[in-house]
Amino acid sequence: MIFSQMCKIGIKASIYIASSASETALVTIKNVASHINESPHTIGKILQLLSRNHMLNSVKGAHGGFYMTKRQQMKPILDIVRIIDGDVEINGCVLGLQTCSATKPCPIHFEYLKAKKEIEEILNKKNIGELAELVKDGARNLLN
Amino acid sequence: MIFSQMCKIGIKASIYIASSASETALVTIKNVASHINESPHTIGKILQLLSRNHMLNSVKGAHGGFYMTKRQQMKPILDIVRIIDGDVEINGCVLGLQTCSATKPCPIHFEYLKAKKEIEEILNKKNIGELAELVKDGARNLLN
DNA sequence: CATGAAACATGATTAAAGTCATATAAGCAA
DNA sequence: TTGCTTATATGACTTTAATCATGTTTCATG
Repeated sequence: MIFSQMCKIGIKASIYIASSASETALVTIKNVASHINESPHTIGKILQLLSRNHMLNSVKGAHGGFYMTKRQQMKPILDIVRIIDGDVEINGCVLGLQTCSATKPCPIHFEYLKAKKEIEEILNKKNIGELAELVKDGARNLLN
Repeated sequence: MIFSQMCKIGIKASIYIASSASETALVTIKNVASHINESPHTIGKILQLLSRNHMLNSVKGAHGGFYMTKRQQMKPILDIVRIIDGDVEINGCVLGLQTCSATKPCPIHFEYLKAKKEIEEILNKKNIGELAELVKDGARNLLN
């Protein structure tokens, strides 16, 4: 519901990186993989995408890896969703109508709009660093 | 977002049937197809599924077709979603964790729970007949 | 400067969702 | 009863998303 598989992995990976890495202590793909229990290949592809979109930083070569700056950690979850699932997924009509709008609404246009705003607000309010802190404290869990 | 393609078509088809058919004036698959602009094949398969789950009724043979009783029209949209997309889709963890729960929550468990309740309430409050009325009045639109 | 560890890039494979096609069964009407 | 219309059932096909595999580039280290 809501997020694609890739997006779920992207969110989990980002939170883990925010919780465990810094500019002076990078984490590798393998490290991420073992901590969120997903395939390294898939994680690699997603982190690449997030890196290209400046959601996080990568360092190549020996002792390379990933990290997020404080500034990046202050970005909301919604940014990850936008990068991986795209804006259409978020702003499109819930019934898939091309022409759905306030003036030509689908049957659940207004009802859904309300719910969507709620979701967006939540995804926009919670930033990655915050959630990472909760994981560090053991108050939240990333592993199955 | 939220609904699968099949589910979107199921919702649109149900609303159309509720708006245009009755026990004495059935509508055919072709009729539904032209009014919601989707493939008859796909619609057939979905209506079959909804019929098996008593969401609506089918009549075979010449002059056959589909209709919904008043009682069926009073069912909420959420029932259609449950039948087509399944309960897991609705109640599963938003990050896909098997063990996610209040005592072992994922990073956005509580935030998402709030949003999900909002959505469920909306999908549960609006029944199909109501929405069909709006379509009949021209206040809502099913076609692209 | 050579080696190994790591991300990067591209493409292949697999799996799942969605769509389409064909054949069957049911029932109305002439 | 016969033929036509319509839903039903099953399976094939297509498309898209997800996962996996291979090779390349980068760079710290000895």
